[in-house]
Amino acid sequence: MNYSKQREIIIDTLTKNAVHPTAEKLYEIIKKEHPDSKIGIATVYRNLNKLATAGKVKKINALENSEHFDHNTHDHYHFMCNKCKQIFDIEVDIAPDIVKKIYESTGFKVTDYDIVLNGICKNCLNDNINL
Amino acid sequence: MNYSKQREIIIDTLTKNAVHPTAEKLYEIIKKEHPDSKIGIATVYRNLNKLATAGKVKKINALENSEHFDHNTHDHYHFMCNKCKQIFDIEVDIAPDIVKKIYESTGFKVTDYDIVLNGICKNCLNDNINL
DNA sequence: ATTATAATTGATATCCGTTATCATTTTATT
DNA sequence: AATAAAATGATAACGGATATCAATTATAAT
Repeated sequence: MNYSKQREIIIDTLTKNAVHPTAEKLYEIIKKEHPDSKIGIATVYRNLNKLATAGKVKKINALENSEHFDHNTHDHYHFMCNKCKQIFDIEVDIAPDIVKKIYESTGFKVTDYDIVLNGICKNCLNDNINL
Repeated sequence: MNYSKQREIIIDTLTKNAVHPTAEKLYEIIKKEHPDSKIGIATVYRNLNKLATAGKVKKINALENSEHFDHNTHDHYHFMCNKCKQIFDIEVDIAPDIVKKIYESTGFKVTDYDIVLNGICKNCLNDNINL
C-alpha cells in the first residue's frame, strides 16, 4: 500500500473521532477540518474498505443500513442507543471463548463476528425518569 | 392487522424456507410457487417490516448490505459461511445473561441484539481438505 | 535526475436494496 | 349494502455504495 496524504487524513480523523462514524460522516468531518484538501467521497469509501481488508480498521456491518467504521480493531462489542443514536464500545466480555465454543459444538470455524446490542443507554434512561 | 392473502403467503413461505432469505429472495420464491398471485415486491418488504415490528419475524441487520429475515424469533445467533454463503442458526448459548451483564456493568438496558458470526462452516472446511 | 510502472485520486455515472407515493382493491364494521 | 380502514401493485424516487476513467502522485529502476 503506497503512501497517500488522503489516507493519512482519513486514518487520523477516524482515530480522533471514536464515535464510529459512517464513511459519509467521516467525509463531512474531513471537509470541515481540511477545507483546502479536495478529497472525494469515493476516496473515503475506498480507503476505509482497503484499511478494513488490511485489518487496520474495523467495519461494523450490523448498524442500520449504512456501515460504520471503528479504528479500534481489538475484540470488543458495540451498543447503540435507540434514543440518542450514539454508539458505545462495550469492553465487558459477554461472549468468552466464542471461537472455541462454536468450533466444539458445531465444527464451524469463526474468523470474525459482530455483536451489536440495541437498547437505551444510561443517560437516556435517566432522562426518561426526569420527564 | 387485517388479514390478507399476500401476508399469509409471505409468512408461510418464510416459515418453509429456513435459510433466512432476503426480501427479494423471498419474493422470487413466492413468484415461483404462486405464479398466479400478482404479488408485488413492495408488499413483501412492507409485510416483512410490519411483521418484524410486531415481533412475529426477526430482522437480521448484520448480514452484508441487505437485510435477511428469520421466522424464528426466539433467542439464537447466526453463522454465515464465507464460502458457501449459507446462514446457519447457532443454538449454543455463547453469550449467557447478556442483558443482565450489560446492565450491571454499564447501566445500559439491552432490548435487542444481533450476534452474527462469520467464518467457514464444517462442510466447506472438509471440502478444502479434499482439494 | 529521468523515466517507467503501479497505485491513488476526484468527479461522476451507475447500481441496487429499500422506501415513498398513490390510485385501486380488499377487509372489517355497522 | 354502505362506509372506513387497511392493504395492495406498479413504479418513481431515494440513498449508500461501487464502478469507471482520465489525471495525478508515489515508488522503483535506470
